[in-house]
Amino acid sequence: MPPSQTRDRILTATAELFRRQGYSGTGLKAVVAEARAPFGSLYHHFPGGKQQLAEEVIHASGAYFQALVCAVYDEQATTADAVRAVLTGAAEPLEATDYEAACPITTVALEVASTDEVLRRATAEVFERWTVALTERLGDRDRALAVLAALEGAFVLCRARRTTEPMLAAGAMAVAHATAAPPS
Amino acid sequence: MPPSQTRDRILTATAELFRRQGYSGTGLKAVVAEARAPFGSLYHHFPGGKQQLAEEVIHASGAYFQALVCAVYDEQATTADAVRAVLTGAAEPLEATDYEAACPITTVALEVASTDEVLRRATAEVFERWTVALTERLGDRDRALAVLAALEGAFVLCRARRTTEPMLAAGAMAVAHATAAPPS
DNA sequence: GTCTATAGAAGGATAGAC
DNA sequence: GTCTATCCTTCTATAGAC
Repeated sequence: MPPSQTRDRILTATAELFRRQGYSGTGLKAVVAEARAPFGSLYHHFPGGKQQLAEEVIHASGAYFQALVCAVYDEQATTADAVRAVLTGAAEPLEATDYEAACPITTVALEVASTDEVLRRATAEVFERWTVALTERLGDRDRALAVLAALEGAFVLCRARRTTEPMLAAGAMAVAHATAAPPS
Repeated sequence: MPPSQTRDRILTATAELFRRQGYSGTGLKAVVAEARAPFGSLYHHFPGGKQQLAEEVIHASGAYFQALVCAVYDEQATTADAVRAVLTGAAEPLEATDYEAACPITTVALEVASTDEVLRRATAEVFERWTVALTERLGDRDRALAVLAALEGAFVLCRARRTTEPMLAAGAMAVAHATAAPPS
């Protein structure tokens, strides 16, 4: 079937709203308003309702940000420069967009972790794929998890505090950890 | 005024529900049901409604977890043991409680960061106090921010993935970073 | 397939009896 | 101060006209 423009607009609008308001805070009426789509189209394209819509947004956003981060990473020559580019490089767009330019998955992940098993699995799969991609580059799964945790946690602190300070501090730590001598 | 038992039960119940369902996902009817309080009591004790209730929960939970973490930290002899005890020590209760034993602030912080300035400030103040307490102990603000980011981010990954693996990996990184040679 | 209208439940908040 | 009843809005979801 041909890709529906309406369908894509709904997905994009949902990702945008999830990012700012989270899953529970985003109503389907707000979604269709933002997407400039009639309400019926939502259930035509997503018969599974809000859950199906969220599941697709999680996977699509996960793939999008993975590609973005990998592109930034892979254009650097050294591991230190690459990790620094990803973490420190995230600070600038964050500040420029009033601290909204975070990926929508973290907020949703926390909201659904104990309340919706289908969506919890979707967020877990995205995090796993990110971890695998980072592990390939850093050569060690534990380091990949630690760097990813630093990145996610820094996003939380930056958004709440409205400073890039935590991201820069986390970036320094991540660079040091990613380039330290391999674990015995 | 004497501390009201009803008021305290409402605060406790709200913190519990925020932790599992977040701010938007928690209705006031669910709060009074969980607290076994009549609906009117909520607006008697919290005339500011849901926002005031959330603000008090954020500050109370922030103080509670700060005291908890400081107690765990301060009973260790070395910085390495202390940071390890805080991070790695968080893994056990997490697993034992089906990954619900996280503090309720992170989820709420992300939900309100772009939607409610009053609550955003409340979460920012809590994070700042944690940062100050950690800075006193680690002797460096940037390290404190980095360790805190690692802790918060690991909570996200653990809750979504239902493993303690990210917390253990983040703990190792945090210990190494907290005990490394001081920055030039 | 597009779009409107609405059902039925749950949301936050208030009034007022006791 | 305690508790019930209710208001109005918003939520997800569906029915059905076109």
